[in-house]
Amino acid sequence: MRFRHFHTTILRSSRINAMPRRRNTSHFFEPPPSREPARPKTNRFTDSDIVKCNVAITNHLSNGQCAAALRLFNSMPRKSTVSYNTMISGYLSNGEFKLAQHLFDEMPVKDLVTYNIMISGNVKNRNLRAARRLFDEMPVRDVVSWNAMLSGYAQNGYLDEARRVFDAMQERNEISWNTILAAYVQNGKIEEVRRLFDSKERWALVSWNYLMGGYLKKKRLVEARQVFEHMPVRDEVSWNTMVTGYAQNGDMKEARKLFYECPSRGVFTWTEMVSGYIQNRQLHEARRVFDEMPEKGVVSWNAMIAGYVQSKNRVLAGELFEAVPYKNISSSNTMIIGYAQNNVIAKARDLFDRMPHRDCISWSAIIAAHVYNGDSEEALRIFIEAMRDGERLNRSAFVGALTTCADIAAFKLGKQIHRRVAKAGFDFGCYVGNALLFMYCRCGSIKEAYEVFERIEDKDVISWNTIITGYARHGFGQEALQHFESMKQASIYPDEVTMVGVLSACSHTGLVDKEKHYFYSLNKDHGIVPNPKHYTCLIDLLGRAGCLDEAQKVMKNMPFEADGATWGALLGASKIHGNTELGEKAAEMIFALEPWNSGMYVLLSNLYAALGRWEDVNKMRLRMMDTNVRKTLGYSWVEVLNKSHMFSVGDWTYPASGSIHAFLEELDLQMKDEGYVLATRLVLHDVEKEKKQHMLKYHSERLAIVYGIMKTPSGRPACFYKNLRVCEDCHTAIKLIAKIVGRLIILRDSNRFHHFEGGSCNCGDYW
DNA sequence: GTAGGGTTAG
Repeated sequence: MRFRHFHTTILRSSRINAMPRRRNTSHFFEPPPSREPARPKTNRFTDSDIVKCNVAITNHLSNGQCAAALRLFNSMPRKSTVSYNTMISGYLSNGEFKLAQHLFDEMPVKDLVTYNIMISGNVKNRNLRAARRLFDEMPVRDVVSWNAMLSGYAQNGYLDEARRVFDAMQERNEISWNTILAAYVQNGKIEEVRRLFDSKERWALVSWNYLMGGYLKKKRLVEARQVFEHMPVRDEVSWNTMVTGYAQNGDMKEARKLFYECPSRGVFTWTEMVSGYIQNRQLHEARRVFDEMPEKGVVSWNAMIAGYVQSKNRVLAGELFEAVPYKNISSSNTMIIGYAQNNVIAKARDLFDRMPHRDCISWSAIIAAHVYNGDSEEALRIFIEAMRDGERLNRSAFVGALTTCADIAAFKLGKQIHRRVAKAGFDFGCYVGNALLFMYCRCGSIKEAYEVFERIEDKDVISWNTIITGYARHGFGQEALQHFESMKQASIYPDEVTMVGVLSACSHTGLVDKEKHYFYSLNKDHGIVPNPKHYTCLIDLLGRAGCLDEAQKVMKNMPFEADGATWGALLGASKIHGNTELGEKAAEMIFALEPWNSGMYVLLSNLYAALGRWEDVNKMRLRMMDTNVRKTLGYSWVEVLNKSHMFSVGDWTYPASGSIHAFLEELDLQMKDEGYVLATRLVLHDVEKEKKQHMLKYHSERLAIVYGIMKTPSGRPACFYKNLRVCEDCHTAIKLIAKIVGRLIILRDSNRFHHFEGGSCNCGDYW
């Protein structure tokens, strides 16, 4: 109210314009709304009026109302440097970097604070070079400038550069010391923190908290406790950090003791106790503390809900969710994850759709929910829509989308997401990096996988495992083993998964002795007890090498029952060496153990086909039809089907008998049954099913989509595509289908399919 | 009552 009154005073007054009024020439600036009259010149716009305006501008900016702030700013007949500084700083905190930069460039007189604001703005934008340029060009620097630069280097991991800045500072205050301490703590250099700490007498409370936190980060509880005991004063952060430290390291007893000693238990500390019990899987205790809490914040509610969600207790989670007096985005997000984990995707979706506001976690949660439920198409559809609508997406959303691409081998889409990821600056960490790596490995692009691997700055055991397994899978045994050696040199300890990759690399390269050595020293060298997968690798190796007897002996002596994969290794070996008897035995075992395992039908029919036993191939086909296997994966079905009719498919050639029509009839049946068949080289699509049209957008270069196969009036088979623009890659795939069906007529610009347009393929650039 | 630099965890 006061402000409005003051505003009218400006409007009424006229004259004085000590500082030349800035004309609103830039396209960055919004024009003032027309209902406000042009501002007359004022005669009494005092310094105190400027301050009042500045305060009002600050208020607007802190409410995120940049336009209102700018209107007021432009209406000021006279502005001080502080007015500019306020505007710039407000723009920066609202993420309007360009506008801030523009105002900075236009500013008539820049002072020390102006530069400091811009330096910190650039630092927050991770533009260290620009920050440094400003720092170097500013005429005078104070301790704030130095601190801003210091924190820039420190927070972005340039520890050495940060230290150089710190050493060069003539004047240091508490913040300078704390910034450098924080840098060392965050990078786990606790010894350096200790050295710095010992170099000075008196320390601020915050610094003590840093030191303690540093020890806790390294799980050095005893030293952390010593720091805690020696602290001259403690605040809530100190207490809470120590309590959390115990809780996170599983010592709830000590956490609880300290918690009740704590002089003032704030909501934060209470919540930490709740999450502590949850992390240690003591849900009842957590609930007890939760019920005891004098006042509960929304975070406490969410923590408790998350606890029930984690323990898959959907009912209690749901009850609590309904009871929350004040829900926020995070409450709903937690529940979405809960529903997803309990396979009630519809509820998750319903909640998501009803949310008034969504944040990046909501998006990643709903994407993950669909991924988790195996609905890759929907997951990707949501991701792409969010992307197109300019939603802010976090790393998890990208990881979810990339994982889905890996699942369905959507290479091109994966590549596009990679570009987006790089643009968002997410591609260096191992979290997103591993997902990219996995996607490229799964899509068979080992070269790109390696490039991604090289770029990951903090490679963890998963990064190494993925690249090693990737190499092994694609027949680069030597490369896999080389990376295994580099991994050990990088002091990353191999785990069970690593060793599966290493063993299978040996099998695929035929390094019999090496693999035996690795297998029998698993425990001695790496402390790993061989699991069924390791045994399967060994059996696979022996089988490939032709030692079928030895392979069977190993299998007999395994400490566990053979599973489908183990028998599968034997079946594969039987196929290579043409041992039908053993192959059939293995296949029977697999059919008994895993009737859904469609790959085994392919292996066995391959075996029969290699021996020219076409009748048996056909039997396989019929057997597959009897079970519901063929519904699980079109790929295997088409493989067996092709063989049973003796066609050429892709790289494989079988004696052609010309039974194209029989093939087509079965294909028709299949399509009626399932709507569509997805195969590595072949995708058939039922036109009726509109919702499956999304597939159109996601197929990779290895897949082609055809909207159905029909018989033309002349009785010849034809493929047609509707609304589908086709690139070279897809065309190649379609030609492949032509090979299968014998003859292909593509009805393009016919009356019925007049939607077809030339141009780029739908599988290409999608956004 | 106007602008700039540093803590816990999520």
